[in-house]
Amino acid sequence: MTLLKNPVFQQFRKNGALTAEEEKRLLGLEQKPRRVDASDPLWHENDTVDAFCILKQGWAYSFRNLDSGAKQILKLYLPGDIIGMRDFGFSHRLAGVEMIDEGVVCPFSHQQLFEVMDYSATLASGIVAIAVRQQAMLTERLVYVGRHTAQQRLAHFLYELYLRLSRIEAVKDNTFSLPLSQEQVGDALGLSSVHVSRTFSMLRDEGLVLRDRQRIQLPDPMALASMAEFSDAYLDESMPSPFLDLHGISSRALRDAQKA
Amino acid sequence: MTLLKNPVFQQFRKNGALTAEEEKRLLGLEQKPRRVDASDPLWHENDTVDAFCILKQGWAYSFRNLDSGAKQILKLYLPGDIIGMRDFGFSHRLAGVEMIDEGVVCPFSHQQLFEVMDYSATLASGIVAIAVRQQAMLTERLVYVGRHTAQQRLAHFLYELYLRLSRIEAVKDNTFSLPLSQEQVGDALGLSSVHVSRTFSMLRDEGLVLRDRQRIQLPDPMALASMAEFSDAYLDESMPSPFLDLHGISSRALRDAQKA
DNA sequence: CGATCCGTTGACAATACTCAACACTCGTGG
DNA sequence: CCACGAGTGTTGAGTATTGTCAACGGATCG
Repeated sequence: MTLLKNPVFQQFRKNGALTAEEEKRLLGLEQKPRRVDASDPLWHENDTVDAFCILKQGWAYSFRNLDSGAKQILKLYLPGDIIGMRDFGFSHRLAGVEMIDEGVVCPFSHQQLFEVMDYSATLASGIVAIAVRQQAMLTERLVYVGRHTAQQRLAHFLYELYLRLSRIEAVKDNTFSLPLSQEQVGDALGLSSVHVSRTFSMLRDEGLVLRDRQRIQLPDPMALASMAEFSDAYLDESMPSPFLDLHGISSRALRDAQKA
Repeated sequence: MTLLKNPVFQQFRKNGALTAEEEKRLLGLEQKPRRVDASDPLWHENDTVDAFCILKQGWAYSFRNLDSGAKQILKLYLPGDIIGMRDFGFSHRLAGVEMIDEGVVCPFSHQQLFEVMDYSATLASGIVAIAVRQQAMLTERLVYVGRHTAQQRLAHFLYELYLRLSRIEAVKDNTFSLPLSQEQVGDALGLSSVHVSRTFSMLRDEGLVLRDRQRIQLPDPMALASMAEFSDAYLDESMPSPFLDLHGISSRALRDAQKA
């Protein structure tokens, strides 16, 4: 899995919006693959921001620990995601990031990111679009954590994962792998692990979610989406047309050139 | 109130990172002021994304309406904020935006935004930084809506506003104006309006929050922050040093010029 | 085999919601 | 100037949802 396979850049490529050189530059961010074990931290809250990562294999999540001992999981990162863009523009990490299962990450520096974004407005807007979409998922979670029942929260969470995993071909027969413990699911949804267990049982009794260890099967995804009041607008990976042809607007380039 | 007074750009200016021309470009986004009444929508969910706004006067908020009739308020916009950056990179609005009280906004187009961001990497990073900070506040709300009691949620909400308003000189004698109804406060915090009322009473009885109509006074802001487990890292408006001297990195400009 | 982690289930407690009644403010129109 | 109504906030009573604590069973792994 590579950044080029990220649904956003897939869409760029489908529209012929990426040059060969741009694709090469993107791949240049993935030159230092590093193996990481389950539970390995990529960084801690309050660390200095110096690097970002592309997640090649495995799952990761960002989180905040609270004084009370509770934990809130913020984002789930899947293969092809960029990790750490949330901290772009801050001096220190606002959240820690840990691997869930084992995997591979490719760290790259602030400097490298600037260079890629500066090289091409298309790449810059693609990277920003990926970051914006990650934030949109988090925003959506605020909506359902704030306003939905435990059943709807869990249903929404699972259906969102189902869609994200479908897009990277990680769903077969409506079945996918969920490497999170029920306590971790609770930390993402603002529920206790006990209540997550009960809620899974309810969804099973309603025939909406079958689960065997880490295998999750959704016999009727549409029914699940409907009970969660799921609206998929926020997962739309299509970019508005002005973004798909940015080569024209380089007034900065021209101006700087005239100055030089 | 103007975009130049936004804490992020204030910090740029303090560091001499903005040229006269850059300041002029920023002000160019504020050329079409429009008066808006209380409750006026700026746009609705699912509208086509065509414009953004700078909020000159008054308060606004973005929100999502749920099928159940409930509403979740996402962001609160104060004077000097940019509205709509959340939808940057999407074709359609993910949330509606409405004015809270009457005010003045300056709409500007996608095209204008591209031009400003393309003119200068400094301006681009400043605008991105403002958007990232807005998102950080929303993320923080997920943390406390997911994991805190009603008292802590309200305390956190009020203390965050207290800090934001302090920075735009809208707090006097620990007192500020809160033009939101208790139902709206509840819609932001995932609480019913009845419970917001009770929670205000509790905070009053503990001497942490005095309220008279829309006037809010915090007799002991530190005590309030402490009970809310408030950590102000996410409100830090300082930019990491690489952002404060971006004039050096314009390889894209040079390359494009050579090509031309 | 023993230890640990994870999930399940039961009993009970706490937090927050709903419904309802009422008070207060403010603007509008008689 | 008063009456009315809409909107907002307060308080009480009862309910619902979710959390906490605890005990137990099954899986995994050394």
